[in-house]
Amino acid sequence: MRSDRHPRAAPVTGAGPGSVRPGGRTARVRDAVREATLAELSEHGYRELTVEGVAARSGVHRTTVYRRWGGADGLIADALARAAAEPWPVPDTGTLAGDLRALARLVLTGLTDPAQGPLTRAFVLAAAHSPAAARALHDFYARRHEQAAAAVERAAARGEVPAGTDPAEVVRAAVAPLYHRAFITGEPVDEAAADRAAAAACAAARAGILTAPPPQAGAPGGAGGRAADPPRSERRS
Amino acid sequence: MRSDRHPRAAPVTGAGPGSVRPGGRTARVRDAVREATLAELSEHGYRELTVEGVAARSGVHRTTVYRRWGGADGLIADALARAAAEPWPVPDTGTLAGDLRALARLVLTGLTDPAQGPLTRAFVLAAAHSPAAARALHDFYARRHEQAAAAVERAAARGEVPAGTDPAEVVRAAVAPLYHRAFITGEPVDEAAADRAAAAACAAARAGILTAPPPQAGAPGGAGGRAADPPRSERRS
DNA sequence: GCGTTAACGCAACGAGTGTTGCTTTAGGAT
DNA sequence: ATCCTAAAGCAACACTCGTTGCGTTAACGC
Repeated sequence: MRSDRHPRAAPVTGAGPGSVRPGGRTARVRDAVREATLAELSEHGYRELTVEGVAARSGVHRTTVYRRWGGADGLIADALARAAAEPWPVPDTGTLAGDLRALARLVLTGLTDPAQGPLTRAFVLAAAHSPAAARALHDFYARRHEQAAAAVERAAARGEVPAGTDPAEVVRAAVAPLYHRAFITGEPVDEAAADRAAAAACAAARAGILTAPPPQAGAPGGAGGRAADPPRSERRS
Repeated sequence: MRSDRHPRAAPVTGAGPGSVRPGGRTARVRDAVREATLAELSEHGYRELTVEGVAARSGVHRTTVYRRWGGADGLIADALARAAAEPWPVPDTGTLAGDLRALARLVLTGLTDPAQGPLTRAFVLAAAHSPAAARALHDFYARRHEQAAAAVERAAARGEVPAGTDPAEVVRAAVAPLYHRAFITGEPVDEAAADRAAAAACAAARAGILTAPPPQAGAPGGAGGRAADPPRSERRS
């Protein structure tokens, strides 16, 4: 057990700019902790991210970290929320194939880069553990898919893919195999894999497979929708 | 920290049939612990899987579990190895599209079924934590892809897909979006998603995108291959 | 400047996890 | 039936994590 049973939810977690006393020391502490969190995460990964370690590195007392962030998961959720705010350099190469390939390589970098890889990994693991991190990660990818959708929409405008193609679905198809390799099967994640996934997504989109699901007309045999996902793991207490 | 720094690696972990003293009590203890592990995993998930819980449920002493399995991760690795040994009912519907759809629905069930879902989830999380579990999960999916490859090979024999199509890659494309939804973005995993992923994989395979990578002819700009994957997380000690 | 009070630092506690040395049990061989 | 020894049980320990009550610091308003 890492940070279960927290009686009082961390106040505002991030102690954002709307806080009661945003000035001087508070801000200094917040920045120090945030920086230390990223550093620890990059160096040791999620498993070894400990409140004590972050506190020691940042020069802030353990208690303060627990009170403001509520534990290790809160630290990661905060880091994730900040990461989601940063814009994503969605490529524009002129063709859907080119855009998807560049997109897949962007993801590839995010998974294999010595600096970003551990962070990505840590975020995913944290999401599987804490509902707060899960929400943050969901929002993070929602924003990214939203930005990447532009590439598909351009392709649709050019007539490269049929109207009604679901941008998010295309993006997912292009990047999912990479995550699958990295997190599920533990297979190598390399440029060849990225390029093939992008090309496959492009072909499927072109074939008109990746259209938006019918808005209301429920799929006959379909389950009611989500089955066991967003509130990731449950607690007993 | 869950089960780090184990001075001596657990002897043979599973105490397989080749053990020194496979008879009576030892076997009884092993089965009781294994059963308890699966039950605890299904009920509480990976996060709440504690050696103490398994010991209590199985009626075996904590110390015994620690000595034979080395901790919670070892329990999961053992469970995974056993799961990998079980055959997978790969469908044979007569068409690649049908086979892939059935395959994707199989995976869908594995992710959303109240009994299997928590197990799948637990396995993936464990793999991200412990190298032993990572290896076990890798082998698990290697076996499954191996079995599923038959469906693609049948399709190739029928001429549905070009020769040289990589079966594992087709299977991956068909199921990856589901895992992606479940573990990465936290989006709903339903039959519509499964069917679309299968159809997309089928279309890509038909288009000749998912061919086996050139055996030796290194992809020019390609990285040396694997980058930061199989030995999942490192320890400091 | 000066007072108020939110936020931080400190020390100690409680709980749970993993470890270790020793004793006891029972499988397998003589 | 008896002995030998691998494996399981037992008790106590050490360590880390998260929590709590209280004293101290320093932003912010006047």
